[in-house]
Amino acid sequence: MKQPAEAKKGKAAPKGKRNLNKERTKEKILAAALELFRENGLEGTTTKQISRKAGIAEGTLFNYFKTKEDLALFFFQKETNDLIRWYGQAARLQDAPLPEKLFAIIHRQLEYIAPYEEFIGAVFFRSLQPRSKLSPLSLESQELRLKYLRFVSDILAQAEEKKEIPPIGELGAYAVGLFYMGIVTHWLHDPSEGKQKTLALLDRSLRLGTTLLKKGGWDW
Amino acid sequence: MKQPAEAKKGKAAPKGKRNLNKERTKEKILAAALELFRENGLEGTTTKQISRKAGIAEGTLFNYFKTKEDLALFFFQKETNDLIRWYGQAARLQDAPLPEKLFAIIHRQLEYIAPYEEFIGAVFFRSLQPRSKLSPLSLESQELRLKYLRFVSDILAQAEEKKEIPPIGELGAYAVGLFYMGIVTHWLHDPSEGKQKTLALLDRSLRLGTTLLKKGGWDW
DNA sequence: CCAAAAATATGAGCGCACTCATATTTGTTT
DNA sequence: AAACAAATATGAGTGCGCTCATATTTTTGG
Repeated sequence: MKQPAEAKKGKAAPKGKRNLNKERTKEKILAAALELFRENGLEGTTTKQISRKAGIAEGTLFNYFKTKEDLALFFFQKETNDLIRWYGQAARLQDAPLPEKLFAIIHRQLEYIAPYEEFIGAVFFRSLQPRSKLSPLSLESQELRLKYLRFVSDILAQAEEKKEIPPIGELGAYAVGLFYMGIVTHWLHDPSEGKQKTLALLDRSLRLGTTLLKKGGWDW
Repeated sequence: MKQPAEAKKGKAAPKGKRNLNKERTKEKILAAALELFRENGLEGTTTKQISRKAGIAEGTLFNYFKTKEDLALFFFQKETNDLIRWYGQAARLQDAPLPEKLFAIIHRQLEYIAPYEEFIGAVFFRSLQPRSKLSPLSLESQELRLKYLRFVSDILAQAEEKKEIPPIGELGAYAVGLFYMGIVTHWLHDPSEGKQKTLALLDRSLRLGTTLLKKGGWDW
């Protein structure tokens, strides 16, 4: 299983190969974990199960993810990246009014997490919460939060430019983030068919919020 | 250490005594736990330490609190009860304008949790998050949330009556709850002397929110 | 091609939260 | 006070997440 050194002084090739293998192992672990999380939730899944399903030793798992929680956090990093990429490609959204834009974004987030409802219930808040500086997760989760906030900030800034809303600065993105947390909470409890009630609430609150901001005027 | 049956057919007395002991043990555990939480945070405190400090066997602890997290949740139940009692007695607040009222309430909450900053950072979000129906904690945490929401609802209803704000219904309390979470997050990260920045943000946001609601008018 | 070195994989072992069969204490009835 | 029942306390045991000394594989340099 050794790989012959094809390139005498090659650096790119071996490195590329190694990184690829490493990436593939990480993907395998992540895939195994998410499938188990979806079936049995976070607490119902053991690291032994995950490593078994991924075909590695239990200890190896912790070479790739510092903790089981860290593994869970990865789900949200993936989700955020996918969301941003998706938005960048959704051309029709770029000119939509702000409430519609935010509705589409949050709606997509809900669809994305839908298959993992139980898992989400267990870790969503934990993944977003601030952590003590000592926690090994603080860096990753903070970066994730910042990335999301920047994404929302840009959208709000665009709306400000178009005079859809008065300038609200950084607080705006922060508020949207909080709002999203509230929506997810409602969504988790929503027993209605297809989570209709949450979608209705989402639509209504976004329109209301925008209206209030507009009526509030530009003179605070 | 037996207690003589003073009342022949008495029910109240023995029951009272028993409950008292039980209560006292529970208090002892809670006191020990909070002291250790304050010193070492949640993760840094073991159930062995807690039971040792409380003078009981380790297994006994779990007769009183289903999980270590449940023990942490108790802190917030106590905090909420204390807050409501305090507000009931703070006569001068009853006639204050809404933003001042909310400022005083949230400010008191922050003061209350201040000595436990690290502990709070670890469990605040977890304790308030919705839980799957399977979780043994779902009932307690839901009750706590409802109690807090009712408390805030009453205050908002009063402000509506006084025409300080337009009628916003149940969403209002929900929004305040979310807002509080945001403030605590900011507070946890706030390095400023005496957390001044958070207090300034608190004041500003409350005034802003009230203003927006007023300007938004009564006609949605 | 062959060491030496660096990267990665391994699983026995550790401390933890939590369980449970049993022992002890407390309460009730006669 | 004795006999029984109910409540409470106990700590050895269990399975978990995670660590770490060691083994294996891969990469590098001559």
